[in-house]
Amino acid sequence: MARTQGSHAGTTGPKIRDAALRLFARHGFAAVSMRQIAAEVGVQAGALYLYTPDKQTLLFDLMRDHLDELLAAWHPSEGNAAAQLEHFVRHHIAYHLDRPELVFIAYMELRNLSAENFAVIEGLRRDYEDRLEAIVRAGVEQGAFDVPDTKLATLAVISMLTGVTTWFRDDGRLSRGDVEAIYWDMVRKAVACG
Amino acid sequence: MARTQGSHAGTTGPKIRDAALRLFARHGFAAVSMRQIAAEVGVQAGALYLYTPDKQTLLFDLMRDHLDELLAAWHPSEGNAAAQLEHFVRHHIAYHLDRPELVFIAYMELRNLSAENFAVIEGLRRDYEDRLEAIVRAGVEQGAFDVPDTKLATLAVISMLTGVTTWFRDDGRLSRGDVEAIYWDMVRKAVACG
DNA sequence: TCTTGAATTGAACGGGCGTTCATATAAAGG
DNA sequence: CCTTTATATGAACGCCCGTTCAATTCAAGA
Repeated sequence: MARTQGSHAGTTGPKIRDAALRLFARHGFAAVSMRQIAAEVGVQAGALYLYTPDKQTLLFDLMRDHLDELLAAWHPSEGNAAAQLEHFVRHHIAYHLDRPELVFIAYMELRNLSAENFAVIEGLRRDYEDRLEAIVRAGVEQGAFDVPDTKLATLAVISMLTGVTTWFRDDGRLSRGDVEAIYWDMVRKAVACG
Repeated sequence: MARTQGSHAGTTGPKIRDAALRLFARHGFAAVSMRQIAAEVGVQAGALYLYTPDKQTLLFDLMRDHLDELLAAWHPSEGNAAAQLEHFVRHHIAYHLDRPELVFIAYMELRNLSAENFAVIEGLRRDYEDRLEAIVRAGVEQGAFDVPDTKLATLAVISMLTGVTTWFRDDGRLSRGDVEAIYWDMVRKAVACG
């Protein structure tokens, strides 16, 4: 049986993922070595291979789990299209500001994935975009919104919202709530009629 | 004197920059070796050092020249705030769609710059953002626009516009002109009064 | 034709890379 | 207490890295 007391069993795995997340986000996947990750965890490089088959899978697992959790964390709200869109906007900002490193990695390290792994991640991202597009399209059909193209409106809103993670600081001029409100105001107007 | 006929004089430098641009954009700065760049140019790795002091300067020069040209290429237009904003939106999209690799690098490889080089690039980017913010602020002061925060509106618009380079394809559903018009419509509404 | 010197080669430098594996350690189960 | 087995070590594998530099090539100027 696995050791469960007085040993590192059950803790090394998560520590490796945490260290990899932090280092990949700061320096980039290609610039970080397995030895650096191991040093951060306090272990030798060989030990990493008890927890991941190789370096790329370590990256892929971080991305996939991030997107899985993102999809699992969001549930469509009750209410009209505007209320649903506001919920999406606020949730997207709040969720991403809590995980800036995962967001960074999931958007920047796609090219370091194999073709199969890339396809998986792209599929999950598409699922997420589709949820937003469904809200936008419903709003348009109900006459609540008016956008020139629902697909482009979706991509534009997601780009806009995700950009927040590149500049937001908790000790900055605006609180998270302020930023949510400001972005919701701009999104609301961008998809409004007229 | 430099050889000007029957030799590669005057052509190797640009070829190195072209190859570096293409490879950095495709695989990332850290994942590309000087030997790969040299092979793409048809030269040995040592020859690269006749044209750049080191690998990072090669990256920095690409970024700095890109932003210098971006700043030099845009001139404020005549007309009211809305006309100036439309000009900015269309110019940003058109200019960036012509240089997707430079855009990608300038946004993704910042962490591979030394502190001094990073400061230079950040300064140039700030200059560019300031030009958009000046338009937005003028529009607000004239009563043509109404945004909750001019700085955030600026960042939101730039994120939104730059995102186009990640998905646009020339053989896709929409032409560049279509995309410009659609994004201008959304930006126009996002900053509009009401 | 000969000299000059910019352009380029190719080998070398020290070091780090991802990954493997025989071996050691130590907690859990009997 | 003794066996089992998950956990971890540390050395080794072959390979590639950024960069340097003495030697070579060859077009241009005299």
